[in-house]
Amino acid sequence: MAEPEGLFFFRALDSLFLSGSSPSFLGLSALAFASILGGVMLGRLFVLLLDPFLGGSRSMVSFEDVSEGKRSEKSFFRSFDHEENGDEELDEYFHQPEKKRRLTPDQVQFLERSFEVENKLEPERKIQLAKELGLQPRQVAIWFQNRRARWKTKQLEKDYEALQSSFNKLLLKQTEKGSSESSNTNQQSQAPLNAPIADSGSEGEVSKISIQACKQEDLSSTKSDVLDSESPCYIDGDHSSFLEPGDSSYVFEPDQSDLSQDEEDNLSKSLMHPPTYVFPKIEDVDYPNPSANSGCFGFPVEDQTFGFWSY
DNA sequence: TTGTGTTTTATTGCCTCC
DNA sequence: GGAGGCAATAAAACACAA
Repeated sequence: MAEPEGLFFFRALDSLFLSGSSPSFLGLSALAFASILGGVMLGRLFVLLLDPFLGGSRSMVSFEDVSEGKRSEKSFFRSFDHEENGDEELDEYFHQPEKKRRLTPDQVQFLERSFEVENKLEPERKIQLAKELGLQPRQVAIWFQNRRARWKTKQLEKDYEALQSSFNKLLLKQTEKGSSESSNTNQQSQAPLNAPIADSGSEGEVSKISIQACKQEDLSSTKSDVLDSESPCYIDGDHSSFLEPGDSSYVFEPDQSDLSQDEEDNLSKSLMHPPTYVFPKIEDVDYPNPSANSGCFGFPVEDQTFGFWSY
């Protein structure tokens, strides 16, 4: 498929400035083009402005191997491949805003594994992961940040559910106790207690529990980055203080005998014993399908590293 | 096909730590 | 002051029902 001249020119520019050419060549090319464009700064600015439209540089994710046709067909690059009209193409080149590109399932899987090992990212590890995956270090950092946020949300949900079920069981126990002690107790005083037990989704009770849960969240999140009961983040986690009996923040003591095995596991795991992880080297991580023709764990890498784009 | 809700990627602004 | 973390948020990509 023939490219319009303008497009070819900008692609050439793109590859000159942003490909993994040898540093000297890159430097010379950059210098040459910058002078053509009226100076080094102008040249760089030019590339920066173009970059989003060129699309190939900022995000290093290549979707060549992504099998989901839906995704691929929506890709900005695919549209280049299939578009016939050159003018439209050029127009698209200039007016198409940069699209977000999702990581490939393989990349995500690798990142997930890495996250399981250690959910915080040291600079060297970030660089290494980025290299392995063919991503910008910043993309890796962002992924970890978002992943931590997701993890925290999930953990909060889990904690809340555990808390709620424990609370409901406690209420049930109290109710049964109360009714057996005095059969002629005031029915009205019992009614509000019975309601939430029958329906744990009852608004009033949920809000009460929410307040408690929020209090805990406040207490636990004031100091810590991530409320992290299972996360590998806290290798020497000092989070045993979270909701320990005797602690002033301890809202109520769950009747362990009342809890199911799962709940017991959950509580004991999340509240008392953060697991210890040993961080393996990346090369030790058993990653599936390492491709022979790629130096990046089988990830197709568009060489976009260390271009002019200052992420 | 389209409308809508959810998920993912990325940005911004603030805070803390060194 | 710079680097890195987090919360809040935007927006694109995706899933799915009608």
